[in-house]
Amino acid sequence: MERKTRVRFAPSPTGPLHMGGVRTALYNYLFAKQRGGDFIIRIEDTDSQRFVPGAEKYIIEALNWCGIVPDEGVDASGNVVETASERHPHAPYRQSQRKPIYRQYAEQLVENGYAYYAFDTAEELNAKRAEMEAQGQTFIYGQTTRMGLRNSLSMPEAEWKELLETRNDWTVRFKMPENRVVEMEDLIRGHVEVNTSTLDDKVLWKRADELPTYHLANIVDDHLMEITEVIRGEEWLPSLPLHYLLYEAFGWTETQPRFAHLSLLLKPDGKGKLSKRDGDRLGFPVFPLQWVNSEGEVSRGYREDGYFPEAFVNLLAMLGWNPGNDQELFTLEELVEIFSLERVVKSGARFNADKAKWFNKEYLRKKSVAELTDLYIPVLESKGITGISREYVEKVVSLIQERATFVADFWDIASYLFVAPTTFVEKDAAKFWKEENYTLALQAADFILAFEGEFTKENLEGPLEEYIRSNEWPMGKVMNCLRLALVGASSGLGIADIVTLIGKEEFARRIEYIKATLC
RNA sequence: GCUCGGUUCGUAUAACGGUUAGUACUCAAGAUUCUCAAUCUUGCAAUAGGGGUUCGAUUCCCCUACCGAGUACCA
Repeated sequence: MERKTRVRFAPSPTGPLHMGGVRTALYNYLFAKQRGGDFIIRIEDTDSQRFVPGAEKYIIEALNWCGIVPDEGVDASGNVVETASERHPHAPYRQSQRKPIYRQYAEQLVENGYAYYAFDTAEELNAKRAEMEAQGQTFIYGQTTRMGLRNSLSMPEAEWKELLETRNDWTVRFKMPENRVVEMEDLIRGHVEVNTSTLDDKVLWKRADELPTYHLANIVDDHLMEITEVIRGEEWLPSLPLHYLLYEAFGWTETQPRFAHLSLLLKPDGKGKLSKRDGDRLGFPVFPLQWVNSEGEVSRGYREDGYFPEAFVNLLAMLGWNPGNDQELFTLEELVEIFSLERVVKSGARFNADKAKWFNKEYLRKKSVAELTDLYIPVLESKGITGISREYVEKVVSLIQERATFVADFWDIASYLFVAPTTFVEKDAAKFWKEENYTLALQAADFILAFEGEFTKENLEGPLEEYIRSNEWPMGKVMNCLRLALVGASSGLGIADIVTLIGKEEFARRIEYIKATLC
């Protein structure tokens, strides 16, 4: 039976989505779209303690920005669907709203002997854990200890049945089988096997809030939502045997999804996985969008830092996956075509901020002048530059496009095309603004001012250079004196380009200014 | 500690038993230009260590080291 490909991205709304999370969502999306399948978003909000307001909205907005749009889970306005409909037969997509579903499945497991009721309180278990730890050992609620704890396996039936009625803090735990080797196939890692003796009896359902834990909710929902492949982070690999066993216990092995575990994104230096702190410390975002937490603390985002979503998606795709050839630049559509889980790398990928910038630079170069101008004009306005013709800004953009990494760089690169310099870089002035140079440069300025043809680069450049050359003046020194007057530094565009853009009058003003300031 | 993953230039990765171990980013040098940037060329730089298997191992197996994850009534 060939099933339609259905994958899901199942974030927990406990904070902003990390770039590693976006990558997981992206790989899910690419996998689904390549096979003409569905990409579903499911919100795993079964932990009421850690719920963060706004996180869910953030996650959806972030994915949207990346062009990762779900087929299910979210409606056209970006809200998580709460009631089932023809288009969303599997709704609701928030686990907190699926609460009534889970209990029966937990009870079913108990009835069939795959799970049991446990009455130990969290405090009791924490105390045990601390006690064992003090002896340098680890406490496990499992096959070797369960009979010494308070549960429906160790207690007389009458007793635990009474507790079931009178108390409301019990849990349902999975009864991990003893000494069984679970054989698993991972789409990325291949064959993995684990002996169940090393595994514990995980809590599946909690009476206190009548909510399932991840493991139960995940298996039940993936089954109910007819998920065919689960592509998720490596942190879930140790739970995979439990999940296999749960499918088995429910009798769902026929339609059990295939699993793929993605390696983690590591911090650029040192040890461990990429964290928010690394971004702050090393100066790059770890979140797709800016995030402001409840304390008002701001975490920067790729969007706000000036990254194009296409560049962000591209760089994420290349972090842990490759096409097998030397191509590095891909659109989302191309990625959908060519992506494959077989080419996902097993080892963790260390994020590199330089490479990230390189991607953006490549995308900036591909943008049209018109589009970049649209983005640049607001920047200019924020600098107090208004009343400039769009045509002028477009000319500027076309001259500096390939010199920038971000649109925000445009100002630093070319502010002198909008405002005259008022200071001169000391080092550059000391190097070039010497009397034997600037007397010549001022004569060259006079030549430019006397130039009668139309002011264009083509008209001006040749004659100006010819003039300097015919006088046997040092080209570099003369030009850099002029540049100092026009830019305030000995770096920047060609003299003819600058003069053409700012015009004869402004050129004259800047020459007068530097004469008055430095001569 | 235990369990499960992982380990190729600084970083991302290619090479699915036979290559002078390739590419990109970074860095350096040169070319070019009126400067800077861009561009082009060149260069630096890697198979964690030790055992096997094999005519031959980056590639397969084992051990060690190191890294990561998990070990919650969190996901």
